[in-house]
Amino acid sequence: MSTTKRISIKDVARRAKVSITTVSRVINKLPTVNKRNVARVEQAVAELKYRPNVSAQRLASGSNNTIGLVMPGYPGIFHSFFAIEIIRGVGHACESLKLDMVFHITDGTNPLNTNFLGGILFADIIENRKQVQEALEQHIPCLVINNVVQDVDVSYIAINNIKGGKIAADYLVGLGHKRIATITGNLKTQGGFDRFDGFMRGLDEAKIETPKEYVYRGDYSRRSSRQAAEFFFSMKDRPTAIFAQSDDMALEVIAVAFEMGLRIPEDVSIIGFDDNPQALYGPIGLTTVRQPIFEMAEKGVRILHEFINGLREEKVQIAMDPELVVRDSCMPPAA
Amino acid sequence: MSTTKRISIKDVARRAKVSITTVSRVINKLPTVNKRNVARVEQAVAELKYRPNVSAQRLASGSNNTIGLVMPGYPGIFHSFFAIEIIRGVGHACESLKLDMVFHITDGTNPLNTNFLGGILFADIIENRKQVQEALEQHIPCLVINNVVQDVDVSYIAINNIKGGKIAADYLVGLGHKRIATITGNLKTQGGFDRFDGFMRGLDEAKIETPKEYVYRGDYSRRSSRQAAEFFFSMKDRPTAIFAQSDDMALEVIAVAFEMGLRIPEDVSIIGFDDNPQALYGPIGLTTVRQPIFEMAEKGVRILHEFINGLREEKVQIAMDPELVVRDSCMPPAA
DNA sequence: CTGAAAGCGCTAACAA
DNA sequence: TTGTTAGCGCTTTCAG
Repeated sequence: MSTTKRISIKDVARRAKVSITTVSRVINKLPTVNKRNVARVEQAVAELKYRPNVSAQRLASGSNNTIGLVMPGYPGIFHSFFAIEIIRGVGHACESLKLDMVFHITDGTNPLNTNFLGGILFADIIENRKQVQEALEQHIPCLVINNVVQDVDVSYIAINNIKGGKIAADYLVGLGHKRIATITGNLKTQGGFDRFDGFMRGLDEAKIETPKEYVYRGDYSRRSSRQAAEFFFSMKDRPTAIFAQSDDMALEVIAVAFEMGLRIPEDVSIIGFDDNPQALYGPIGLTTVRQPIFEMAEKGVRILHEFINGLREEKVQIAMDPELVVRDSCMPPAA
Repeated sequence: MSTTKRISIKDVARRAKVSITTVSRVINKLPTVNKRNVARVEQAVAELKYRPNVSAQRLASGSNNTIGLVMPGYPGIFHSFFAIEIIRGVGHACESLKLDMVFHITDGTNPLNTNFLGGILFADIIENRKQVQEALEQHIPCLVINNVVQDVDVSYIAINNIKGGKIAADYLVGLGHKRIATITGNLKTQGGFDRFDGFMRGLDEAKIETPKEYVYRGDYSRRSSRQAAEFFFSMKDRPTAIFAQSDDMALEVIAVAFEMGLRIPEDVSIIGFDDNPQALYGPIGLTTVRQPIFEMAEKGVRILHEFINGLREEKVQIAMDPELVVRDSCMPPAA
């Protein structure tokens, strides 16, 4: 319903005294145009401030170099290191592949308006399996990031969070800790659940018992972490080590520890998860488990790009490994 | 270049045994269709899993209910309360107005590919004035959010940050503080600069002198705030009150204070800016200056929507007022 | 209430 | 190297 008429390819053709085809060629940088005409067209474009109508281009060419990045809209998503790294990674890859990216935050309830996209990257799927299904039914190339998908036949690239959780457990156990607590992330997310699962598996293997009170169900928020920390630190049998399933939560644990007069790592060891650079500037270097989110996102775009251009056919299933980053927030328990 | 052929309106028409016009009518919910046909078409759509091609719709109708939200891509944008509130507000308004939203993060260097948008919302403009100019030249309705724009003839809706800064200064002065320090936000942003400006104005009016060391140039990051706090707290003439120009930074100041054994507000008063709910769950209720970002974003969408639909013509210039929120982090200075 | 037909602005054969 | 022409999938007159 916008009123003003926009400049079209015809106007440019008229002004440059060439056919619209030639204008189209210049716009698409096809080599088969005489230099003089290129110059004339470019000048006309500049004078008229012409921009091609993307809808028409898409309709005519059938092709589409715009990819959608859809993210679950759970509260706090924008506070999460995860989201930022995904966006950075996707953005970076799109830039180098000359893809346009459209960002979509969803709670999974509305159908996605995605048929103007060449491909879709789902960054984690929580409540939105239906949307993936739909996209697949539309024959739009899809790739799920950060999620091992079993029930839908779609390609994915994920982090091995089970291994990540186990790394944390093994490290703490190796240091000699017996009273080990954890603050989980959102257990509805696969990452959160797997981290927890791997962690408990590690403790089990080491025959370490974990009373229920040592497991606090957080949700990645600082708030939940604070509550957990206050709870742990006021127990009679205070844990000697805590695995916070995100660095951000670990930072909050450290803050609470300071507030309550506890020393880190002397009184309690803390290990995080992410390798969030924010943790570099706290009062103490945070030992953590690094997960290659940026790399995963980048790789995801490249694979999707191959799907879109038919350079790759077969489904892809990739799991990337996290790794331990030792800094200063852990030590063996006090005798 | 995607290969598989998608279902088109023709397929639906054939299956429902009606004309494509009728299918189009059903899709667009025009009332002039016989019930039986509506049912047949809807069934065909469901069976074929048909989705209209948005590009074709746009091309044919000329209309466009997609708006772009463009945000500056400065580092840390996704850690900022500002960004989240903007997205929430815009998202909320889009939902109720049935607009699609496309999210674009930019550093201002690349021209925006925006001609498939019905209108554009610029959330703050930092390095990207050119993009606004361009959009205007394309006759795309535009609205700038969070920025008082003087040099470009465009509508805007902003927060009166000067007043906001002054509110903070006045409050601290009113409490009796003389040694008042501040940690600025990013001074390259108008908000950051104005906050600082208003604050200094408030101190000037009260004839309070502020040595250079009392002004720390931060950038909204926790890191910069930590450095500032450590600096302030180790001065011989430690300030008795600090204005941190975002709640997030204020929280970091409080964390550092605890680490260094200082009490809040007994030893030092802290006032923030934003009214970030995150600040509700710290060790102490944060006194702050609230700015109605969510409301601003929502209102912005509504105005843009009116522009797009020709319901409003004249340029708009709105400044919204911040307000003081008193909680527990400030008190008069120790005698 | 319905359908035929004319585009929307552009790309992609096909000729020239 | 260029232009002509036929659509891409849909909306929108305009008759019926």
